[in-house]
Amino acid sequence: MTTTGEGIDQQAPVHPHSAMAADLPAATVRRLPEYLRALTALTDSGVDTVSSESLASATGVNSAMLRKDLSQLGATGMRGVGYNVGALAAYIAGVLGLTKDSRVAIIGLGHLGQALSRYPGFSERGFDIVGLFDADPGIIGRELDGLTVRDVAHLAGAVRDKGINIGVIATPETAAQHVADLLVHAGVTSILNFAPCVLAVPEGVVVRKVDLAVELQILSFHEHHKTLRRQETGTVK
Amino acid sequence: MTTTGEGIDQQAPVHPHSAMAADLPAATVRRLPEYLRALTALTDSGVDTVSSESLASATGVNSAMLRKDLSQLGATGMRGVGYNVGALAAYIAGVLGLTKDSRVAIIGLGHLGQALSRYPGFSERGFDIVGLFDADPGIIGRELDGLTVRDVAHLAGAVRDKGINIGVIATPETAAQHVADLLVHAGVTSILNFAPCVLAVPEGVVVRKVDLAVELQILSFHEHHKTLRRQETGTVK
DNA sequence: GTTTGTGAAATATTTCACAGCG
DNA sequence: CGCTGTGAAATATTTCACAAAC
Repeated sequence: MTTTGEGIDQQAPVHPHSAMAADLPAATVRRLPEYLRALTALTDSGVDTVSSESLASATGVNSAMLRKDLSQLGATGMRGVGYNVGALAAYIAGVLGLTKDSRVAIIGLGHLGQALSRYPGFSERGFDIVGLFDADPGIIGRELDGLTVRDVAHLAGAVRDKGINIGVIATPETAAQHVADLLVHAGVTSILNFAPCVLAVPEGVVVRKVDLAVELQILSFHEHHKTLRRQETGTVK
Repeated sequence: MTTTGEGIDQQAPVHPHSAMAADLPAATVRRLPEYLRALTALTDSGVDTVSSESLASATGVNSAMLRKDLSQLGATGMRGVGYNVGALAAYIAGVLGLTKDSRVAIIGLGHLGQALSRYPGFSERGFDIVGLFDADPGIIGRELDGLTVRDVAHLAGAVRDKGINIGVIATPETAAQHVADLLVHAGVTSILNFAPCVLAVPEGVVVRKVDLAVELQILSFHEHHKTLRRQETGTVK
């Protein structure tokens, strides 16, 4: 990666070469959105250059790791100076494919789905929610932020007509696999699953799962363990 | 009531030795809630023995890894047979500290906070939401599922009075650090943060962060990359 | 002087593969 | 036999530490 500086310094290429993004480590990909968020905050406060040290501490990672991540992408800084905030942000956005907005459908508009449909962070970061679907007649027809909840039977048509490329499943567990099948059949290859279950999908379809209770259970583990340690040090020795 | 402690009266020690849980790899801890969920589903469908192979495929992991995870915990199966579903579930619940319910406060009752306050998965898995707090006079006083939203000024008192040990931050980014400071000052050492920012907390306080937009951005990366690959194979060579 | 970019070392995690038990 | 438990190998990820660039 020493060749082709791809100067971020002047005019950042907004479409980095696929070869670079191709085999990015999963751990690196997970951190990119975080870097981007910190860079956006820096832009907003008028900073235009940042060192790996300070960007790293703003995102809670080691500075060497940050530099290695960026160098994997093909992004470069200036020795003795740091990275250009705006150019680096644009570069990372390009790697993440955020230069064109994604069109998102949310399926399941219970409390969680409704909250997601109004979550400002989605549109702020380039995700357009263009379809809401549910199977419950009591919810179908309801209006949420300018969108009408439609019967999930219309999902496939909407995927085609509106170019939906991400499906968010916020249904109960029992309906999740069925909805996933509908999405896959309609040609959607990216799914964000909030239902607490593992989805079976064909190869080529990417599923990411967020289980809110899992996070609490992990906290519980640490809490429990802290308690045990306190008891030990209090009584033993 | 916890969903996890079913009919495992005599077998399996429900309070595994702290020494085992002490230095559990982070990757293992992340998977335990998933194992527990799958085991609970098996219990519900009346299965009482499971092989590492089938439990692994139900949770989307390699069977050798599952066996290694369990052996790290100190949980054992029977060669040629498999694992006892109920006993294993109880054992994992013990390691995660789910044998006693945790008491949770949610701070910030916008759309997301309200959805979290009504999320059935929390109480189902042993997390009692016992306090709701906000700073907005338009929200304070509102009743949600039997709890009244109180002024965040009363947070510290409620932590003491109700034994709150987990704080969930669902405020806008701008308020998140302030709320974290309040929680820490009140003695809470476990925080789940939904605000898109890094929180500074003293050592000993565990923070887990869920950023809903980050997950979409990771999907966007894969989507973008799939597109690039299609273009390459379609045009080059 | 400062800060990047990166080999090399150190850790962590996953997978393989098979001995050994029920 | 089938399935667990686990060393050893293979990968993946993080950190160190320093030469090179500005």
